[in-house]
Amino acid sequence: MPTNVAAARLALEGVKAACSNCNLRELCLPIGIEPEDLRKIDELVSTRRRLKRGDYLYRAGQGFESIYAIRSGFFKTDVLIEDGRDQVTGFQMTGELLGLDGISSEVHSCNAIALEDSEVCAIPFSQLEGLSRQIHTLQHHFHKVMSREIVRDHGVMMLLGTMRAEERLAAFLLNLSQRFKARGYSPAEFNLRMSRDEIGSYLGLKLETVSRAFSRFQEEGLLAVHQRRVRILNTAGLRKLMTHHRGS
Amino acid sequence: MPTNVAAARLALEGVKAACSNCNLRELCLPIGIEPEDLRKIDELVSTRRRLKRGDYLYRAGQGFESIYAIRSGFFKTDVLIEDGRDQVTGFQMTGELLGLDGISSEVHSCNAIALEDSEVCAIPFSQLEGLSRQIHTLQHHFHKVMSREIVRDHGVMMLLGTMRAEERLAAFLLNLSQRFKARGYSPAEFNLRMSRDEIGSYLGLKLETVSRAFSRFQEEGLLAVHQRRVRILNTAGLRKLMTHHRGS
DNA sequence: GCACGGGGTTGACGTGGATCAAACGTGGGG
DNA sequence: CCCCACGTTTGATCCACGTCAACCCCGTGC
Repeated sequence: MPTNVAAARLALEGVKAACSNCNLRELCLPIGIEPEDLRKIDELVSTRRRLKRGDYLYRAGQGFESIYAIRSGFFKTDVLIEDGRDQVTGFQMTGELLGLDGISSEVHSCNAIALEDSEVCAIPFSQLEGLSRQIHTLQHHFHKVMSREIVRDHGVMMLLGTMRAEERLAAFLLNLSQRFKARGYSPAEFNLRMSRDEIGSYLGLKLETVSRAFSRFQEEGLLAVHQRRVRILNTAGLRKLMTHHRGS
Repeated sequence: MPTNVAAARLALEGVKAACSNCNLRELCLPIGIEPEDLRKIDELVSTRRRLKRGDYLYRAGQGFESIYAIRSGFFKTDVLIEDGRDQVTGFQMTGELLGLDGISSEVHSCNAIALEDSEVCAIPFSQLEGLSRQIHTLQHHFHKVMSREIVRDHGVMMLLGTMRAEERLAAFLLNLSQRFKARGYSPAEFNLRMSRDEIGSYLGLKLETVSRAFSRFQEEGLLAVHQRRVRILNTAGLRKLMTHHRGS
């Protein structure tokens, strides 16, 4: 892209986000919205925010007033308890929403941290509620998004409660793969934005165990790993690992 | 209660649920609702359903059209995967909502099973969406309830991902205790509606491990257990167990 | 070039909880 | 009343993963 065009776009950012010509529309907005309604939504999503790798989008304990749609980049959310233990509760990528945890008590209950340079659209929540009273499809879409988060969490609970280490990692990689695919990237080759330690925290494992599982998958020809670069060689094999392993 | 009165009430049930004089109002509805709005809500929650112990309220795969408010009784929700493994994702008691998982895909993603004879109010979801477009406080309350479910799930993920067996059981018992207390029952003495096996499934443990943890708590004077009857003797001790145990 | 540091890998060993197995209430039915 | 079935307790053993520690790889700065 020529630099003058990039500069022109940069000047606009922070002023106008323009859902109407955002290429993520299908991911974070309902399809089939009337042009007129889309204009209203444009007004709703008025501010963007850029974050560098390592920046906090919000912290546990901070007051809640907006949810965020990820325009580009990669995030993790984590919760921590007094004694220092923490748990990564999710990884979020382009087109996904962050901040839903804050609605219940007007205060964020987890930290959201950028794992690479990222850009988000801030959506003031009270305005979202207002608009979703007018636009049925927006309301319903939002309810679906919240519900999907609940279902996703149940999947993670299943993973943490019943799966063994290699199954967990396989499930994790297949999930990532499928999400990359949905965004038009290769489902077979991608690089991880998170460390072994962060994967371990998410999966309820220690980083050494994660590392060993990676090595084992590589030995068995299921995938090729080099640092954070992953190339899936045998999707079916990974999938079989997930279900076929134990009787109990 | 005289039997003729009971019979009269029975006749009404299934026809009219009447939130306006339901003693759970503060739990499942926002406070401070206008009388006029309350009347509309009464119309919304028009059908009740009685379930016996062991009955399914809904099953994974069934079409979704209502959420349910528990009027009395006790439920569990669980998900299961092909190979036979399953995981209890939650226990729900009076005043709590069931069915939020179904919104995302119009199909229930888990089973909801009564652990004792129970009674629920069915709330047709499309009507709830319609009414929450009219009543701001109802809309906001509903969003809070969904968000609270997400936060709760994150807590369970934390539990499954980082806690050891005794911490998990302590956290579980303290959570139950606090919920009984919120409903006006004794926080110190109650009986469990679920088996050791179901507790284990929820906590990611085997029933033997749950049983041993109970025995250990009893040895240490933290509680008295007899079958499903639990009496908490040392709340502070249980709470300390939860955080103070490990460094990692 | 070399030293440094942080993430990642690998090995040896320890342990918490799973597994297997047996015995023990307790409550319901004949 | 006894018997049976099922949930629970308890013990003995096993094993997957955690822990501890050494080493490696690769990028960065001097």
